Amino acid sequence: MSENVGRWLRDEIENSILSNEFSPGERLDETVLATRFGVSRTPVREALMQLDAIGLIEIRPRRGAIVIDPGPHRVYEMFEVMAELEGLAGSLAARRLDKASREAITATHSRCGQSASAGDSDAYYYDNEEFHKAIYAAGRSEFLEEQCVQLHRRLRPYRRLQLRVRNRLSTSFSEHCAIVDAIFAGDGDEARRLLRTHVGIQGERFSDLVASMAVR
Amino acid sequence: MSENVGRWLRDEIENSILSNEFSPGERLDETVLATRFGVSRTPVREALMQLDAIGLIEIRPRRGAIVIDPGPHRVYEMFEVMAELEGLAGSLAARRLDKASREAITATHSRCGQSASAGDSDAYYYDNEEFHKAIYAAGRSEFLEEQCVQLHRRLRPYRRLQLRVRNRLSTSFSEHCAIVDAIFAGDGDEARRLLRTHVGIQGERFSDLVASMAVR
DNA sequence: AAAGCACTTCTTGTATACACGATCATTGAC
DNA sequence: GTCAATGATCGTGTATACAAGAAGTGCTTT
Repeated sequence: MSENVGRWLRDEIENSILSNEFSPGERLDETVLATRFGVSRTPVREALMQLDAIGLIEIRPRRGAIVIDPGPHRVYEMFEVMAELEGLAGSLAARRLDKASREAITATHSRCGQSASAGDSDAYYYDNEEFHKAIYAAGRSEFLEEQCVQLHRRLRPYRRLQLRVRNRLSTSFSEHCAIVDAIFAGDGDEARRLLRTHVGIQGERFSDLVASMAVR
Repeated sequence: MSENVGRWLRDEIENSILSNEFSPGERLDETVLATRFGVSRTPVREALMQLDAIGLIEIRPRRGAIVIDPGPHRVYEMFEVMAELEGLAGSLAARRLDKASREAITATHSRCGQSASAGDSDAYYYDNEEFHKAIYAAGRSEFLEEQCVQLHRRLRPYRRLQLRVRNRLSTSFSEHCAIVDAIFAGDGDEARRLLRTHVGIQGERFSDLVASMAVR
């Protein structure tokens, strides 16, 4: 529970939102949350204000907080920005790669390979996250890394949906291979290009996304 | 003062930080702020929590809030990300340009030209902001636009310092011209490339930045 | 005289109380 | 029977009170 109830609550509620325990559009009642977590309304309010500032919920004056529903189009836009940032991280990684980062990328990449060949989509989902984080870190830009991690977290639920699509697992992994090659070869432009297409949502993948979002 | 004291305070304090009224490293006393703005500590705390979530200040448990000092290196990283996002916005603008956006870009661009030829650095500073915002809007990606506007705001103080550098005004405007040409020609790749170099900080501009930051 | 310990004071963290606004239901009128 | 208006109830917004921890200061001891 750390030292700070407000901070703790923020993470707790954020996770509940990102894991879809609180659905988009759902109203978050301060009193209910307070009793549920066994604290008073004050830290709950502070947590909600922070989530509002981040953009996860919206607090309408005198009308309470609701979980923001991005909608397919906005999620697409978020992936578009994510692709751009990951591209930058990849190009930086290719230029600045050092021994430790290289090993981290290799390790997470091979774990992805194992999960992919095992067809374990849940394991791959986790390993994939670590792989991308390793690339952010290799870029050696703290600010970029933070932005990437934050956006990555917000897109987590949709990424998960995407992995369910047929053949996505092996396709994703072979793209990873090419990305690793480009980074290790020091080819920043190529790494950028590959990551952009890997992360971005083009063509039929957009309709896949819409379809999977409509199911919920 | 709007409807919401907390929201209002957040903007107020944020502006005070961005306009350097509160210096980096300075401690923000809740009670002092409360009496200064004539409210109780509660909305002040809520405003501070939000600023902490955005990353403008840091709240250390039981030790109060301090204004974050990014430091030259981190500011450089922020400009790097900004360049990337603006590049994306430019490429989208080139593809999706419509009549209204075209007129907005033309109008803000010509205003920049007037300020530049008049040598009015303060006016140019403002017009430049409007010009860039017109490009964000022309990209037709709400999420990207929000991200750009937010980062733009955080970088505002440093951008202002940069404009003071000799000849930067005319250089900046001629870069604008090329950017506008590329966007109007529908050349997304060129617009992206030009905006990246326009916004990013390369070579001696980095030492200019460090020097101007050291003065404060 | 300097260093360490204890005490006091100040500030933050959480809870609770109170007021205002919004929503919903009920009743009355058309 | 339906629509509108008014009142009641519930929930948010702000203030204040109280507790706990950190920092600074003063005293004592070596």
